[in-house]
Amino acid sequence: MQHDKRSGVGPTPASATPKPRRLKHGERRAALLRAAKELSVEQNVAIPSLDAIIERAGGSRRSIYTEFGGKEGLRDALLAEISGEILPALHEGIDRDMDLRAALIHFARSLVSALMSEHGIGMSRLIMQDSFSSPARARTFYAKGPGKGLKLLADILEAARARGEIAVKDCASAAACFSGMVRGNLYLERVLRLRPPLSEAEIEAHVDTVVDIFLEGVRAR
Amino acid sequence: MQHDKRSGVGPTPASATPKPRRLKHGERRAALLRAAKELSVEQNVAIPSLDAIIERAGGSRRSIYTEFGGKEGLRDALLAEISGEILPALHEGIDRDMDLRAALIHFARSLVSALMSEHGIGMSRLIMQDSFSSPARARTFYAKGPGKGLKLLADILEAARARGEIAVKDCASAAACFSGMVRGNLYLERVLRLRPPLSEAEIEAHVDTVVDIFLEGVRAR
DNA sequence: GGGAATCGGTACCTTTCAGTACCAAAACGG
DNA sequence: CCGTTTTGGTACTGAAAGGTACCGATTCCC
Repeated sequence: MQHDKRSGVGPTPASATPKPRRLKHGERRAALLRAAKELSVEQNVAIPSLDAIIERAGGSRRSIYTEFGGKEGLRDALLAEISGEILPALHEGIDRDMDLRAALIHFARSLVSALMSEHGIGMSRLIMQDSFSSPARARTFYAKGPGKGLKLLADILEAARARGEIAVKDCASAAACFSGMVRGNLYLERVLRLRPPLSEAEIEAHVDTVVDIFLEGVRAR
Repeated sequence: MQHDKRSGVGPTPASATPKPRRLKHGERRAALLRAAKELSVEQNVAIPSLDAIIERAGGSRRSIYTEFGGKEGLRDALLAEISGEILPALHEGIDRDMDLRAALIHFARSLVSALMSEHGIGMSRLIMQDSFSSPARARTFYAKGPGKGLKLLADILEAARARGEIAVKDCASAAACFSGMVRGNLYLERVLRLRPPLSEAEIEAHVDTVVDIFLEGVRAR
């Protein structure tokens, strides 16, 4: 049990493994991040051990060190990676002049889909866990994601209020209420792993309920 | 550096420490739990290391082993302890026949106070973290806390609907929406440590906003 | 008051895991 | 085609933490 698979038996096995190809920087980096993402979901941890990541992604500890500068760097990169594929969905396809109900439905649907997905839950756990050890990371995350979405939603409500469609004291508070209602109880159930990901039908039903209640609640009278 | 403080220098120091009194089972157990609770807040971890707990509470590793049977037992006990002082507040002073608005205000106020407190945040982190390693614990927690509160709220809404005060399709869904709206965005900000605990005034303002929107949203027309 | 049971304290063992060093092999460049 | 650079693999090191054993002291009970 010395070591090595390649120089193992013959001088050049020539066909055993189809050559454990060596990857370029970018590829290795992507592979490591993907492995970390998958494992964090499978093992339900914020971030897996380096050994586990390497085992799946290939490469070596050296790869992680040169790519990310250590585990902290990997955390940052992983959070950025997951955020990057989840957060933008919250802000796309909405502008402040579209029909209010349509905008709310769109926003709610995007939020539920993104946040309740496996990756969304993993992202929550990751950012929650080191909100203390790295407050700056938490602040950055919030600003890029929830904070930005909330601001957009508040703008939409503001526009609707200007058109006389709704009557609320504070659009920012109302936006917070709406996003909270969208998360509702489902988010808790998902984080605690009490239920599987939502089906499309469940999402639709929930979104409808939420939007109906909210629109009636803030309607101008 | 052999060991011992007591038999250290003199045969009986007689006045150095006021005697490191020996505690009974119950006292030691309580001291350990209290130390664990405090440290989990201070260090912002789900559960501190045994060494840290012992250092503060006194006793020894043996105490933890005999009292709780190890770290897992301590986790259970700690969760039960925190839950026991937070969850009951959610169900007290409400019954299904009281005025709807008053009931909602009471419910919302209790929820915000309990959940956004330091201990509430700690509890969230604790239960979230091992929802995978111990699904049964998560289920038990949910049933005793959020699930029970949600059921109570649904009953209240059901009664109000029977009285013709509100018109909703599904009271359980509406209850989930309400509790979600109560958590709103504040819960996220608290968990991420982006803001300090809420003042009484902030709680009042938030509760008012939420109850107003919700009552209008579900009112019978 | 003396013996037995229990509790407190320390040391040790084991595991896990991040970080680092070092060696071997592959890709690259002249 | 050979040397340099980069990349992959393994092993070692040290720290952190949980579990366990053992010794001494205290308390309880007969």
